[in-house]
Amino acid sequence: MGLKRIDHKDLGQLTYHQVKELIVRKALRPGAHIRQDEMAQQLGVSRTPLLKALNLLERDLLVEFIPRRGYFVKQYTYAEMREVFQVREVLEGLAARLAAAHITPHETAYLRGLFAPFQGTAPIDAAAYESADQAFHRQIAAIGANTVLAKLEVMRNVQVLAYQMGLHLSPEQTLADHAAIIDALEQRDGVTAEQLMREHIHAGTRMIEQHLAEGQP
Amino acid sequence: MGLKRIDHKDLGQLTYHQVKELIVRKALRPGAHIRQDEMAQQLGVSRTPLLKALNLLERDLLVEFIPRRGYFVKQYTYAEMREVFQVREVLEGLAARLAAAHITPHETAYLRGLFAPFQGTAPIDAAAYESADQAFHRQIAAIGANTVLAKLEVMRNVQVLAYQMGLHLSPEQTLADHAAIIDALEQRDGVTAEQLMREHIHAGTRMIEQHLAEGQP
DNA sequence: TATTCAGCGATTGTATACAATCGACAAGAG
DNA sequence: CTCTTGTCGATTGTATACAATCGCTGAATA
Repeated sequence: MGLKRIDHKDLGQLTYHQVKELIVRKALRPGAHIRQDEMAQQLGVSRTPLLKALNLLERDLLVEFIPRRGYFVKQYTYAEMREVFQVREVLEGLAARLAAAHITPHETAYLRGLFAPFQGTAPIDAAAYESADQAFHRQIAAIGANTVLAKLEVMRNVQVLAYQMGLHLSPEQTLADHAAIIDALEQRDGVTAEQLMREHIHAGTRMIEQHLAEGQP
Repeated sequence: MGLKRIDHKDLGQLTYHQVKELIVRKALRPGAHIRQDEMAQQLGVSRTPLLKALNLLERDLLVEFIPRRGYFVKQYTYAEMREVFQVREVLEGLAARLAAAHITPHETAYLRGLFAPFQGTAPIDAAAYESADQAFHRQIAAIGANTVLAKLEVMRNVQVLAYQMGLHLSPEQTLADHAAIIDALEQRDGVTAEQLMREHIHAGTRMIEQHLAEGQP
C-alpha cells in the first residue's frame, strides 16, 4: 500500500536532462544548430529518444524548432527576455497567492533559512545566493500545489539564462523583497503575497527595459 | 521582399491537429488509452509522426503520458479544471494588460463586432456565442503580442473541454463583462483591463468551486 | 475459493534504413 | 563581375523492424 510507482526513466527523459544541462551550461552555443545524428552519437543513443528530448526542450523554451531545418539552441534577445519576465511575473504571483493559502510554519522556516547565510555584513557569494533565489521561487511554486502551474516550470530554466545575461538584481536589492514575501505568506495574506511577488519580478522587468532603452535588441 | 516564409507542414503537425480534433470533439473517450499502432494506421501515418503529435498534445494538457504505459486522453476532474482556471486567470489578465498598450481602433471594433449579433433581445445561439467568446480571448492574446504567452495557448484547448463540462457562464452574465473589458482596452487602461479580465475568469473559477463544494472531485 | 506466479500476446521503447529536401558550391549565362 | 541555376553532400522526415516489458489469463498451490 501507498507504494509510489517507480518512475521508469526512458532514454528520452535521460537525454532531455543531458541536453538541458549542455544548454544551460553553455556547452552548446546559443543559436547553434543541433545536428541530430552527431548529438545522438555523442550521447550514445539513437535519434528517436533525442527527438523526444528536443521536443521537451522546445516546450521549455530552450530550443527552437524550424521545420525542415532542425532544432536550434534558443538565443534570447533582451526583448524576448522581457516577454519571459512578463509571464513569470503573473505566474509567480499566482504561485505566491496559492502558497499563502496553506503554507505551514515549517515551510516558512525553510524559506527564511534559505537566506539566513546572507544576513550578516559579510560579502555575499553570488553563486550561493543565486541558488538560494532559485530554491525560494521553486519552493513557493511547490507549496502552491497547482499541477498546471508546476508544468510551466519552464520559466525556471530560462531564469538561469537570465542570470547569465546579467539580468538579476543584487542581493542587497532583493533580500528585503524576499523577507517581505515570506512575511505575507506566513500571515496567509495571499493578496499581499501576490502583489509583492509581482513587484519583485517586475523590478527585473524594469532592468531589462533599461537595457532595451539603451538600444540592445 | 516581404515574402512570408512558407511554413512547411510536416506530418507531425498535421497529425497533431487531427488528434487534437478527435479529443476536443470527444471522438476519443476521456481516459482512453491511445494505442499508437492502431491510431497511426487509422490516420495513415507511421508511429513516428504520431509520437511527435502526442508530445505536443501532452504540452497542451490534452493527453497524459505514463512511461511504459502510453498516452491517455486527459480526463479532467473539477479540481483540475480549477487549477487550469487559476492559471488562465492570470495569463489572460496579462494578455489584456499588454493588449491595452497598443490596441488599434480597428481591433476594438472587431472585438465589439464579435458580440454584436447577441445584443438584441432574441434568444442566443449557445454555440455561436461560444465561438465568439473563444475568438474574443484569442484575439486579445494576439494583440498582446507576447510570444511566450502565445505558446501557452495551451489553455485555449482546455477551455473547449470546460465548456463541455458545463463550466461556463450564460451569455447574459458575461456580455457586460466583455463590453467593460473592451472599453478599458479602448481607453488603453491596462490596469483596469487586467483587473476586469481576471474577475471575468474568476467568475468561472467560482462556479467550479461550487461544484467542488457539492462534492464532485 | 482465494492467491500467486509463469507464460504469452499486446504494446511501448529504441534503433536503423531509406526518402525527401535543404543549403552550399560551382558552372554557365548575361 | 554578378546573378542564376543545376548538382551533390549533408541533414531532417518518415517508416519499419526488433527488443523490452506490461498486464492479463489461467494453472498450480494452499
